[in-house]
Amino acid sequence: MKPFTKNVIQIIKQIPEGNVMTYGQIAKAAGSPRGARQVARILHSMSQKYDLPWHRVINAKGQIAIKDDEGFFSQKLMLQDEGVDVSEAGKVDLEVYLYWPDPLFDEEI
DNA sequence: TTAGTGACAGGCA
DNA sequence: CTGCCTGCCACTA
Repeated sequence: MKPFTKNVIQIIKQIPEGNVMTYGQIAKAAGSPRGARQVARILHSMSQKYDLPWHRVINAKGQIAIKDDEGFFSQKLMLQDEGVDVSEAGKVDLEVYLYWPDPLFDEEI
């Protein structure tokens, strides 16, 4: 397994309940700043085998980026079940629920 | 090998 | 805030 894939899996498993992360964030943290799409691919293919909280991963616009209606609804439902406020269109307030693993970010605000 | 595709991101209208 | 366009990179036909 590639180190990037391994890192992505590790990072996603660290997202606390009630929080979310964006694909770009994860890609950057995993060592590939331009690999957002690969993160999405990994989620799609590995989530079922590695028991990953894939529903806590959304796009940079704060919206559920799933095209399949069934998957879209599932993600929305699971997030709401964790206490995350999700709008009708599947939009999440990143200012409130975004999980930032780097502590330096807080000091720069 | 080239072309098309996608659970993305960032810039711009 | 939303929609469209371009850049990205791995995978598939």
